[in-house]
Amino acid sequence: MPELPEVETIRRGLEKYLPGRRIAQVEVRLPKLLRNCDPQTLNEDLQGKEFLQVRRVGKILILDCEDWSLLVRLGMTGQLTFRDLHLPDQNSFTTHAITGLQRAQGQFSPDKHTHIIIRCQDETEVLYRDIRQFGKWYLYSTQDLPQAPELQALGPDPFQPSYTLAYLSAQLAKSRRPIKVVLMDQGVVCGLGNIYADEALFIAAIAPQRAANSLNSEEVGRLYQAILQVLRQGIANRGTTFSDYRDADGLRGGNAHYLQVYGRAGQPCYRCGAILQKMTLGGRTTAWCPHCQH
DNA sequence: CCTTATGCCTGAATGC
DNA sequence: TGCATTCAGGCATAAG
Repeated sequence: MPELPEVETIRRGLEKYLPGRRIAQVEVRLPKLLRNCDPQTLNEDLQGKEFLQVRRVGKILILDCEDWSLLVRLGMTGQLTFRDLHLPDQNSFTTHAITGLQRAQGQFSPDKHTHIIIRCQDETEVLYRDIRQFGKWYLYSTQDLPQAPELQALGPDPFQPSYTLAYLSAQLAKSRRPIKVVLMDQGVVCGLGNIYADEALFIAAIAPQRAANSLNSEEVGRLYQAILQVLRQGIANRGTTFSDYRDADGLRGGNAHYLQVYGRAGQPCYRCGAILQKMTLGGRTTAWCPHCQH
């Protein structure tokens, strides 16, 4: 489940490779992933265009090209990897053991889950692989991009100046919803998903079911900082891989080892030893420590 | 305003 | 290397 740290790690990887490369062809094998255009239009509009830069807002990736931008939501299992066809194909052996090992080490080859291929003119390509097909792609002209509904709907990204303590405090004061649910609302703050919301609440020592407007200013202050802390740590560790997440080079992230509560219900709290509990909030499994979080 | 349910999907894990 | 069920969840949408 790529959240902000995972998407940022992919962004940094693609930023190494894409700027300056020119698109030769875009092959879309699963047209339903394109939410505002069809495969033919996409290919015609992007053919011959150069990649300019790769940006990120919350969990959304933006591939800026000449005249156009591709807006990509990775959903649950989306993977964007870069591949240089001049290098030996590390997946040329196809036994399961070898495939699994080499996937863990690097490049993908297209398989039945590879739904979009952006081929560049210099024999390199970007592969989009998405097992559960929850991802969504949008094409916008450079002019229309800032008004894209997918961007307009987002609250501040925690690494943008508009994410301030005053803003978060005001947003939380407006809602009686559980704080965990509010943190995952992309219209309040964008980039947090199930993993980092649980982690931030643990760091801030706040119980996830608390009404957002019940937090006092001290708690909001802790939460404001905890959000930045868990996201920075996630980025520093190149994202959290449980199963599907990979970076632009096909590599796993290293942050799973550092998680305090996510996925640990039933196990002892690292801080106090109490058994971590599980509950459902906003339809999502939530893990928390009833002794440390109040 | 709010919450809950549903659909979209596949693969891993579980139960028999 | 069986077969059916459950679970995982980001997000849009509908219903209560």
